[in-house]
Amino acid sequence: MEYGFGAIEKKWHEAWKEKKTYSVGNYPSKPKFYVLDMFPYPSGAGLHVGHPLGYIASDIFSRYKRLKGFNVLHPMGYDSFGLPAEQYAIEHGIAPAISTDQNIQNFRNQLNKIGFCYDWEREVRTSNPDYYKWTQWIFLQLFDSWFDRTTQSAKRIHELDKIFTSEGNISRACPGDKKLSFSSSEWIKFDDSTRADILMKYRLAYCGVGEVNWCEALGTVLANDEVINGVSERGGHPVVKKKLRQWYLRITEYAERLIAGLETVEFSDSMKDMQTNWIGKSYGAEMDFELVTENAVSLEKKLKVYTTRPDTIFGVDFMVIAPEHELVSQISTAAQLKDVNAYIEFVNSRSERERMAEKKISGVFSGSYCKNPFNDTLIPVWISEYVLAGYGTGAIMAVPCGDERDFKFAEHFNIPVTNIIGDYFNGSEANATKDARLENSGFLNGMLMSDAISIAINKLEELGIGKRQTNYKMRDAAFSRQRYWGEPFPIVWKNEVATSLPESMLPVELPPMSDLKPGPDAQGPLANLKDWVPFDGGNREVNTMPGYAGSSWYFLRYMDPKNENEFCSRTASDYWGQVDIYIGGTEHAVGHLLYSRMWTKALYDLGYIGFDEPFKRLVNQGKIGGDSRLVYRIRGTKQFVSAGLKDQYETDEIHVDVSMVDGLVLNMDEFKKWKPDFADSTFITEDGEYKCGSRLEKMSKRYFNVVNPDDIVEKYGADTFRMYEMFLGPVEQDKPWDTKGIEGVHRFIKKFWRLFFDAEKGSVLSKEHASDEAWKVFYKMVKKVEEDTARFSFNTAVSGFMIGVNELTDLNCHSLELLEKFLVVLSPYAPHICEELWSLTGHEGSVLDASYPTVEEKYLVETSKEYPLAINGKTRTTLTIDLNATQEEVEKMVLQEPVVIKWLEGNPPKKIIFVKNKMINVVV
RNA sequence: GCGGGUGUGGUGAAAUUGGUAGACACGCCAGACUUAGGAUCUGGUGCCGCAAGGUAUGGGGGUUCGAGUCCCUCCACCCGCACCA
Repeated sequence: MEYGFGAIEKKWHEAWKEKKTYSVGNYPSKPKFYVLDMFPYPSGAGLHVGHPLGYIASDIFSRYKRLKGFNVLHPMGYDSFGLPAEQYAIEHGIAPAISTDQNIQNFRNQLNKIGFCYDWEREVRTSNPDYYKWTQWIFLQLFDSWFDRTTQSAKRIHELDKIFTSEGNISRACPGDKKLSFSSSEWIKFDDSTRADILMKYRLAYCGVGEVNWCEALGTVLANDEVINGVSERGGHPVVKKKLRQWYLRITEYAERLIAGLETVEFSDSMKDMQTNWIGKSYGAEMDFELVTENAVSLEKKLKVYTTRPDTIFGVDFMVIAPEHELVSQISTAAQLKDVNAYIEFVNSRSERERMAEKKISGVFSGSYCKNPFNDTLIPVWISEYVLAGYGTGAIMAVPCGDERDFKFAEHFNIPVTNIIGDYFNGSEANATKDARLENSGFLNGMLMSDAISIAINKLEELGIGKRQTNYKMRDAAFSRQRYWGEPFPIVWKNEVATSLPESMLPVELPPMSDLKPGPDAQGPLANLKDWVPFDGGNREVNTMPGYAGSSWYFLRYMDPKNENEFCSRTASDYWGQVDIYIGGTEHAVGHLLYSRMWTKALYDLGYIGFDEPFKRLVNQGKIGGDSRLVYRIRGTKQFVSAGLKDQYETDEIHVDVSMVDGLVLNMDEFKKWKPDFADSTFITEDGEYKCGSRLEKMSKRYFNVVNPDDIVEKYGADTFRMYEMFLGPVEQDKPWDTKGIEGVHRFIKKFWRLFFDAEKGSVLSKEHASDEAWKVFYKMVKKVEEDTARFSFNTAVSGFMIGVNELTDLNCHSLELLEKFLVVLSPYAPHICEELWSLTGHEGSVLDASYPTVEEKYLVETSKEYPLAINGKTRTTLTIDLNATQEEVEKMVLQEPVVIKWLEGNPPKKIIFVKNKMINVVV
């Protein structure tokens, strides 16, 4: 009986489907375990061998956990809304719903060939109305909520109404408008639309005005990465900033909890750092400076700055405000006005990209001054784009001796620099130290800077001119897109007031459209639907939600995917709880992962779920790179020269499809057939072979180095493919794909098969007990494999299996008793062959329902060990010694060793170090 | 610039707590069986050396009986962020 993987795998795919082997019930008495893959966007290109890496790892882990007695949830679905489908529709006239369905079908076929244990009955698709009904519903819960800073949690908006009625917003600073302040009597007198406007400034999902990249020529809004150097990526048309009504999520209110929550989850350090940096918390002070004329006459205005270094207050040599700052027009003096206006015009002419790309020092003096409250020095106020309007107060106090940018600015405009840090400042470079003792610093003189920070803030607060302030870099990201292929908002505008639709009207289905051209005034395509937009006495919101809407909560839907009454029942989410292991790439570090964490926290605050972090542990799989093949054409000819000889000619390199190359050897006939251009190619070979050059790069169609898993599965079978992907190296690590290496894993699988069946003799299984030696080999293997699987070290587990099979083969072990246990242990890695052998050895049901063998330690007990014997730390020989041997016995044996005698050269050893179970070292 | 990570044979890699560096594979070399081999099996394979031996985990230094592993320092590459006051 030969190992015919093709038939075996097909047979089991059907059997698993038919018997619902992977169907997962919600409430058995077993402990739960939730293993989740980041669901894919179903792109038209399909899968390459890099994609399934994480899926295979999670599949192995899921199967392992199931064998260990857990009820394992391991679902898969599709993040099926998104721009590519819409773009495809515009270019090819195929509706996004249709192309998306086709792509999903293709993905599903590819995934199924690899033999994953997904419970497909729980599949979700974010573009399916049954699903996005609940995306819309959760959006409405966020719309109906505000963030109570005193309790750090989301609350219902009607509670805010109650608070305003009784005390105004005195104790509830407005996150959307810091200056907003009203009393209870004012609140009561406000008309409905004013109240609605104010509440909007508190909502967790809110509508505001934001800038988008508007491209007149394309008639559409572009994403940031579609704009390059101020022009559109496609076509190179000019792009301008345009103010548009946009929806936002108030994620900034959750900044503190998003940071704190990181302490409770197992993410990699780099992942935690990326999120922490993105949130960008900083501690400092806000302080007010009085604005004055050059003659120190008060302008009766204050300039508010934010600084993390209030200890440097005596080193302030100038102020800088952002060009967008509201004071710009008020404090520019007549003499400076012309220069200021010219500068503002210059700034406005540049896109954000240009601004960031070329960091030229630019700025203009406003003509006004600030008074240093501690020594009455006059400080000139400058305007410069190196200060950002959106961060802090949009104004800074510049301390050139301690800040590099301030120093360069001072240097550029010849502003004198005050040194407050003595020798720490060398006059040609700023020094941001906190270790210096302050000089020229009034009441702070002689203090260590790090101590002075807090003392300075206390003084500011005491004088009432400043206060302690924490800031965050993170912004509320736009939650609306001027696009078609996304979730419609369940919002109707009535008299300029956003009104939510009742739950009974959900889902707001995306109306079918054949022509996806943008609507008027930079609106999305939905604005063109004259009979859809007017609704219930108002107009529907025509924006759609962004990609991260549906992906922010999908892990909850898998728990209860068919529920028509709730997004997920509380019983289901209480049972399944957090995702125990989440596997995916790092590219979602600050997008998807932050938003899904925020949604989870909001749903928790509102009482819909019982946990406030979605993912207990996150594993980031590495990328698999492509190994490209290159041929060298002699310039101006149709002759190609083999890699080893190419230096003798002037050549151009050309990428060739890796499928035409075996190792490095090109199949010249196939190459000629590849493209008409190459039909009459000739070759300069090395010993009759044309050798290609190689290069590691991204796996991409462009380089012809894409390897399709379907082809590998076809040639070697899914079990070999799964194990080879794991064997390649640690899951977290980036690594190149090399199809050649797969042979070793394939040989292993065939060798495993031969423990059971011989091609000619048929079954070679024996009913006899396995020898102690065989059991020892087996349990040693189980121990290693289990430990490795548990710590996600799949590559070493695979090598453990190889050693096991090699050694059992050497021992000529064909004991059924032992081998059926082996099947169970191997089945997470190679489910098809194990299922087949499980059935061929007379078992009913799936090998997945067997129980994982327990290691029988009695077979592993050793009585002696082969110790490395080192002289001066260098291993010279080995010595087999009884494990109970004492130091004296060992020393005696060691001194009789010829090698030791030789090295001692007749002298006594200085020392003999014997570490039980480890090694022996003789110091001479 | 800041933060994180990685450097080990021709290649992918292993070494979980400081204890035989290179397990397990690929490739390569030699051989067996075979009409054939992209099947299977056996042996060899870090580098230098006929050997004894020497030498070797990016470079340099340190701690230790002993360092790929710990400490200091320098270098290279990869990823993320980047005027965040």
